[in-house]
Amino acid sequence: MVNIGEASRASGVSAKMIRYYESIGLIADAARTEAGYRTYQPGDVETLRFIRRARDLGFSVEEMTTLLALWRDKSRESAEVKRVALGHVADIERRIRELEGMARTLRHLAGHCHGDHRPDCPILDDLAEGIVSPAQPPAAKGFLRP
Amino acid sequence: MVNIGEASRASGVSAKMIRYYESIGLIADAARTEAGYRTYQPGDVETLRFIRRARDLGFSVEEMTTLLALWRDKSRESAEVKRVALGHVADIERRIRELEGMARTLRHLAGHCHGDHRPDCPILDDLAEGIVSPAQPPAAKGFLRP
DNA sequence: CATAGGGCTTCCCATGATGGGAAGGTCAAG
DNA sequence: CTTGACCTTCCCATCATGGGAAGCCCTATG
Repeated sequence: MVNIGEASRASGVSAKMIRYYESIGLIADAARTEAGYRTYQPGDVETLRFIRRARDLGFSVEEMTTLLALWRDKSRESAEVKRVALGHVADIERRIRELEGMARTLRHLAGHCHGDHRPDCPILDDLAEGIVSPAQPPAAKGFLRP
Repeated sequence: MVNIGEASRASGVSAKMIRYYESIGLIADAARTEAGYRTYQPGDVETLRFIRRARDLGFSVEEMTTLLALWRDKSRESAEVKRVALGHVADIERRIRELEGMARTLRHLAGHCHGDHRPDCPILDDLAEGIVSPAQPPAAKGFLRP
């Protein structure tokens, strides 16, 4: 039976976000005191901690909705949970590959830039002309400009 | 002397974004015909292509502002360009590490999930209790919940 | 010349997840 | 009874991007 501030401290989810999650229906509307204050039971705080951990693992609100439903469904199939988790992993890996392509290209360009007082700079040359040397990873450009 | 649609096609930047970049001052206000249509010179299109490439490398609008200024400044020091580029690389690498921590944890959890018709699931168990096994990469959790 | 269609204009709204802050009600301790 | 901490709702901002409406403009075709 705690207020939103206490629930926030106990779960690591900000009060702002708790209200937001309620407003979009990720969590049920909290019970209220006569004065209109939201109150949370231990089980609610547990749910918030679940959300906090899922969020830290990069799950979207939509995915968290699915995970919460599975968590509550005692007759779930673990295969479904695994599917959601691995789908998210695939998503993360795709983003990592994107970022790695960018970093690779930039490191390559920076490696050819004197980095001194002179103005000549292959980094700007590439941005301007797109004549970036193919270098080892031709995948970088292909990935970014398909 | 082309319209915004032609400039968009030639640069790979959508007309919407060209107008947006103008509105926030990333690019100068385009010249207009008597009827109010924006017109673009070859040099303007070149600038848009520069922006397109910078964007594809993950630079923010703020960073693009800096890069465009350096590009135009013929007395720039390449060291500054390199500094901006490497700063961005560091940023990308930080994001990659974050994502890798998430992926590692999730792959670990999923590896221990039967993924069949039974409801038992270490993935949900971890989200609920945070008892995730430390596994090889204890960095994953420490990274996410500092 | 009139009309159709495609292109252009501005303006408003939405995204996702989060925070900031204002105006005002509530509660507990002094 | 006052003070300060806490709560409420509501609005706005972020960042880069797209959707769409209402209305003007231009050109090709009948």
